[in-house]
Amino acid sequence: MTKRQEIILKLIVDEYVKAAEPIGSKTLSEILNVSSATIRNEMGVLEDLGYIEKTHTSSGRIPSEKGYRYYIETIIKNLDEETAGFFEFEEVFSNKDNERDEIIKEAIDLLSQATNCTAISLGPNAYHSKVKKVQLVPITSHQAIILVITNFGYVESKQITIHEEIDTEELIKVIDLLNEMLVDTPISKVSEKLHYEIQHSHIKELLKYRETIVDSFIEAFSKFAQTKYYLTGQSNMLYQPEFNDIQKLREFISTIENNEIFKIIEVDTEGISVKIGTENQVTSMQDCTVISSSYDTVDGEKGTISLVGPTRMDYRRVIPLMKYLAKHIQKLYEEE
Amino acid sequence: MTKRQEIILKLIVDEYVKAAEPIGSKTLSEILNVSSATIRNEMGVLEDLGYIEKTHTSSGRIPSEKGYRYYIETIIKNLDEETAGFFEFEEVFSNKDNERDEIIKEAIDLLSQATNCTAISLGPNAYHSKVKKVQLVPITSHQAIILVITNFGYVESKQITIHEEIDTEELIKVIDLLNEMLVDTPISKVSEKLHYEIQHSHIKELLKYRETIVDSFIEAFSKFAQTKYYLTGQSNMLYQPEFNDIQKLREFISTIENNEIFKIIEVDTEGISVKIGTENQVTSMQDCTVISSSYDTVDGEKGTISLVGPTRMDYRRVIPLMKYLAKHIQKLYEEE
DNA sequence: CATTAGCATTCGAAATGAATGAGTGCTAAA
DNA sequence: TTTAGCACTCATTCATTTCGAATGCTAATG
Repeated sequence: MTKRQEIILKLIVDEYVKAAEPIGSKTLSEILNVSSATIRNEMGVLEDLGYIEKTHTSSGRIPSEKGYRYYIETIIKNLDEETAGFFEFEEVFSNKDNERDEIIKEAIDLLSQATNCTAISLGPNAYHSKVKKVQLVPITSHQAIILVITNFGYVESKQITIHEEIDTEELIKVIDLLNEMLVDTPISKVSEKLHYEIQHSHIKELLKYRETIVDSFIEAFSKFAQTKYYLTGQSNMLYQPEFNDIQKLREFISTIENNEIFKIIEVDTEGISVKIGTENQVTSMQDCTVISSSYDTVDGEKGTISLVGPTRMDYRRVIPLMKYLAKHIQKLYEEE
Repeated sequence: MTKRQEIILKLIVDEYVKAAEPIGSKTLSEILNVSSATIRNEMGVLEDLGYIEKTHTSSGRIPSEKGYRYYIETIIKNLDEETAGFFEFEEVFSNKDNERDEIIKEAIDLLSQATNCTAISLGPNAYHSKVKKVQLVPITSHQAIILVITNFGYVESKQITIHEEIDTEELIKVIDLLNEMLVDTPISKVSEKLHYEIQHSHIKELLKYRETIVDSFIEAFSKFAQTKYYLTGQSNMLYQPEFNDIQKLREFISTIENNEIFKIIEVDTEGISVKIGTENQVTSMQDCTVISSSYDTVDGEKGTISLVGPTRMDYRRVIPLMKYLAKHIQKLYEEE
């Protein structure tokens, strides 16, 4: 590809992102001060190479997936450090009063607003956290609340109903034993350990309503494994012209409501991942680009923020922004 | 309105609900064994009375809002006890293994599926519950988790960061005092009481990091006041023909995403409430009907389930269903 | 040899118009 | 009171046309 062809490709992407309509040779000839015929010749080459395409025989050109990829990986590669102008986001991160999760939420809201895309935050699951404390709080004579708290401050609770009368004395003993047994155990090992230890200790005899309690505990623990997410800005996206097709719109909404979106998001990638169009596997999303950017949390797990939008997306602005956000969220974890 | 006019109105509603298209005189003449001209005359009267309308000069008729209201309040009034045929729902309620909230969720899912509408469950807020226990669990030397548990087993937690080193001895004292102070206090009175008692007791001197802790506690309590909701079936609704208009579809999704839907839902009404079209105030919802059905929980608060769909809705089936569901959810509370 | 002017050509979008048919209101007869 | 009959209205559909923006190609130009 010649230098000029690269410039033309860049212009086609930039203009198409702005206008959402195929770009013709006349438009570019005005910008580049060469005749439209020259542009047409160059466009012909770019099309043969597969970087741009026509929507019909006599239409202007739009970038192909390959074109977008070249644009991202070669043309705007060096502009990455353009982190200027993110001051609305700086404001969010500099507000020290808010809790970490609250800050992330605000940043994601702002992200979706600023890009007119759907934004998603996938928190790290607490799978590798360790048990800090387990507790059982009686509510009525037959009901109690199970509480599990991890070393990172996550809390899960589960209500249990016991058919016999609750014996408070006994309960205290049980909880003391459970704490002794489970504190500092990684969440992922709890179920195993719980079963093993109970078989091999005197708790077995002690514990009248063992079955119920152990099962409920395991259920409470399993809630930690469910990754928490926050999704916002569905409605922003609806106004993008690519969703004028009502069928596409419906499919998109369904995909989100059925949580199929999570099949696409790249978790655990180092840095940033950009999936353009058919590069992602869910068919209803093959006109979309999904950008995921991961950050490390203190416990070795990764969290991810993602952005879903039409392939016609302002990559030049969005990619640095996604990197910027992941970096700052990671900082939030490091500060603690 | 004569008996026959009532029959014709009923048929128009029933047929229109099925077909989603204006009903002409020919259709009805075949059902009623009178000539189409007769039907036309009767339709003329019904239109003058405001019960039905035309979409254009030579179209068939569709029910007006007034027509739907008459249909609901007079024509199908007596069919209310048609609770037969809800056996999928019976199954959900008879599963005794599930927790209450889980059952409600399943019922709501099924409701939205069975009606192709959006269904919402608005749980009772815990405003009138009482504090069962408050607790503070240290996580690191500077961080702790605040826990609040109510007499109905609701749990809220909040992470706090304290700038000084945490003094465990002191913390235990503080928590004992707070428990003494707050146990059995209704959530709604906590904030007031907390401020008052601290002013008038020796805890004031005791508590080094009073500000932080008290503020965080109040924040944790305030979370109880936020009503919990569950919303499902947005995507079901998209396939209703009234949402072929893309503009309406967008407005609908926006309204839901921005939580404006909750402006419409009738909470605290006794029994069932049906708001048809312009009877509700949010403009983007004026082609929709919102049905809300409330139930009493044990602590005197009300919960509500709601159904949002096009005004062309199978009221004959949906209204008894909504009553049935509220009744059975109420039972779940009574059993405890 | 790269560039450009010129021209026939293609195709989508919007406008036009005719045919169709479902439905209506009204009138006069049964 | 009911019904047959008829003129009329209007949405829908489809083919046809027009318009304009773009293209590819060719031949002339610097």
